[in-house]
Amino acid sequence: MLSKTTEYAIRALVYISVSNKNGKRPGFKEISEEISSPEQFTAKILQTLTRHGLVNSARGRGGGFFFDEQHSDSINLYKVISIFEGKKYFSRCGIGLQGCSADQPCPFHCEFERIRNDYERLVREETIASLSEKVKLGEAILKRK
Amino acid sequence: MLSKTTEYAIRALVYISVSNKNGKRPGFKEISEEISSPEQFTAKILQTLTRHGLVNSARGRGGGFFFDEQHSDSINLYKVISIFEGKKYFSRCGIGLQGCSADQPCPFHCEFERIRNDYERLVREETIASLSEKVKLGEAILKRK
DNA sequence: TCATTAAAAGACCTTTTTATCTGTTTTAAT
DNA sequence: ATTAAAACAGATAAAAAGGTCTTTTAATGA
Repeated sequence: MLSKTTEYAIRALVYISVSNKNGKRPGFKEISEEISSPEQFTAKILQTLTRHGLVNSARGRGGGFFFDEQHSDSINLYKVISIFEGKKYFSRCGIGLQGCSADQPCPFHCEFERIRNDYERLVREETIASLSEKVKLGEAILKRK
Repeated sequence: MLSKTTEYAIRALVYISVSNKNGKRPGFKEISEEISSPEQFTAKILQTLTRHGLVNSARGRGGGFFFDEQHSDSINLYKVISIFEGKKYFSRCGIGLQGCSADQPCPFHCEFERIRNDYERLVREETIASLSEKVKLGEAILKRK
């Protein structure tokens, strides 16, 4: 399971992407409003994302967050998750055994690895752009009304 | 991902099952030693498990933890996880949208649900007994040497 | 130029999770 | 009865996660 930080990050990026497609650059207040996340905490998460170059920001009037030239289709969820959870997230043991491996497996190793790999494959496929497309088409939402 | 509490709980139960098969009733000190978990914290987790009836304990000299008559094959990981993470663990949205459902899905809903259901199926199949069997056969370990 | 706007940065606070410590009660063997 | 082993309970401490607030910096338009 993901931390709230990562979840907010994904929803925020998707919202930015949708908003950009409508020709706008949302600020953190609008973003947090539209994805139901705490304002200041969201701002902090966005800072981290810009520092890592996943999204751009512009200061001053008319500023806000944005992707340059549909860069959002090259950002998959794997990238976002890695930033906040660390790469080890995708190699962790299912019952917390340190150094669990094919060599010295915990009794849950094989079975869990299959699921974890499925998950990794999925988050590598899904991009901010692919998710935002669904929202734009009205097939999905980012906030419960 | 599971909390450490849940991970320790699973490893502890598996160890108790293995130990029981060898005709013994381990105490919390032995258990925490054999699964590399903090002693007192493990004791507390074991208390919770006995309170929920997943395992039995005997006080006094010669006491310790045990399953009655191979009851351990009726305890699946789903039960253990539910106790510590709550049932909602298996219906949670992949990106934290409150009330995410087929009706009002987040853009990640479908894809994530598949993985989550696979995981649920797996933890319902796997039991303390099935895991401990592997350890007993030497196919798996609970502690890194 | 200057007031306004908005993000960046960092200090700070709160809650939850993880872990430890201390002590009490129960029980069984001797 | 005594003693030792072990469960059980509660308080506390440390660390991590989650969240807020204030100050600084930069861009913009009037």
